[in-house]
Amino acid sequence: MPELPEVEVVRHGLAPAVTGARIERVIVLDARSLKRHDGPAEDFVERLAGAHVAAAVRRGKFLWMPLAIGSAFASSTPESGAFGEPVEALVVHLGMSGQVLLRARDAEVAPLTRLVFDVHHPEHGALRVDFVDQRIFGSMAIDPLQATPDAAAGGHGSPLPLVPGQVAHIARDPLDPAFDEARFLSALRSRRTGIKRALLDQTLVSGIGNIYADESLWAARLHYDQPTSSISTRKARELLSEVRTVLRRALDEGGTSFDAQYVNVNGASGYFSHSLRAYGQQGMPCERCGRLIVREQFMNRGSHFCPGCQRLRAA
DNA sequence: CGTTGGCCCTGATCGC
DNA sequence: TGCGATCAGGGCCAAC
Repeated sequence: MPELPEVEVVRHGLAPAVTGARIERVIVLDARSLKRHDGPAEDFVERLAGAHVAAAVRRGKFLWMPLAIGSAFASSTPESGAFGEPVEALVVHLGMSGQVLLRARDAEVAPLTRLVFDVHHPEHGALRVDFVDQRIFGSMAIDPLQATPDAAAGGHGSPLPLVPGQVAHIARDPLDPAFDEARFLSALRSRRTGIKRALLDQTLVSGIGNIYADESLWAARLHYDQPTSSISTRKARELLSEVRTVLRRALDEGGTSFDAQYVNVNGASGYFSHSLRAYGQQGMPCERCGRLIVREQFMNRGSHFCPGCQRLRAA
């Protein structure tokens, strides 16, 4: 369930703790959390040991840490110039229940922890990064970096025009300065599917999951199954604007600091439920028209909407 | 090639 | 008290 805002909170909290840090040791408690990794757990562990993290970058719901190369000198940091351009990255996807927790080195390992990273930061000292994931839909991998087709930054958190191969097919998210709005609107129109399915298609626009899809559609007064081809460009622009508003509001409410991330036991979890107007609100009156919010099964997930102001319109 | 349905995965919760 | 059923859904891939 972590979507763009939750993943960004993780990235933002993680970045100051891991940028410039050296990975001293990796412990794989459950190899199923490496299902994205092309190789055995031993390969994952050996390639990370001694590596330096150059940044924490995010595109949509994907997070990655480019690995600096050329650590010939112990005093070198990725900023010192002794490092070359990264060629691979540690890729993270939280899936449904993944959390990345920053801990003290000697802190107790929480239940459901799948991966443990001992890191050493030049300023913050010895730290531990734990990957906790109940449902194991999330996973990590070491993946080669490749150039972005548009030469813009691969994601939020680094100016480098690089993106992991696993993330290359993921569209830029609506908060990315390089998000191509005209291309999105054009692609949306040519789709032959419902609007919610399109919003959830990460190859069209990334970062939106079930919760913020429902919230954005409510804000734009659109039914989840409204055919994309029947939506005017003007209406699609309005929807995109609502998507951005919803994501930004969640970001504002979930924004956290290094210290907060450090002690926050819930890590990436924690939805900003007090601001939800559709998701999980079934049976509650719509804030706009008072009709009761309905929940329907759609795409093997719940869709929450107002039957009064989110009506399916004739194409 | 665009679209769609199915599957993965497990702890918490609920009903009998 | 115990236990089976149910639920949550992002990403990927086979199939159409």
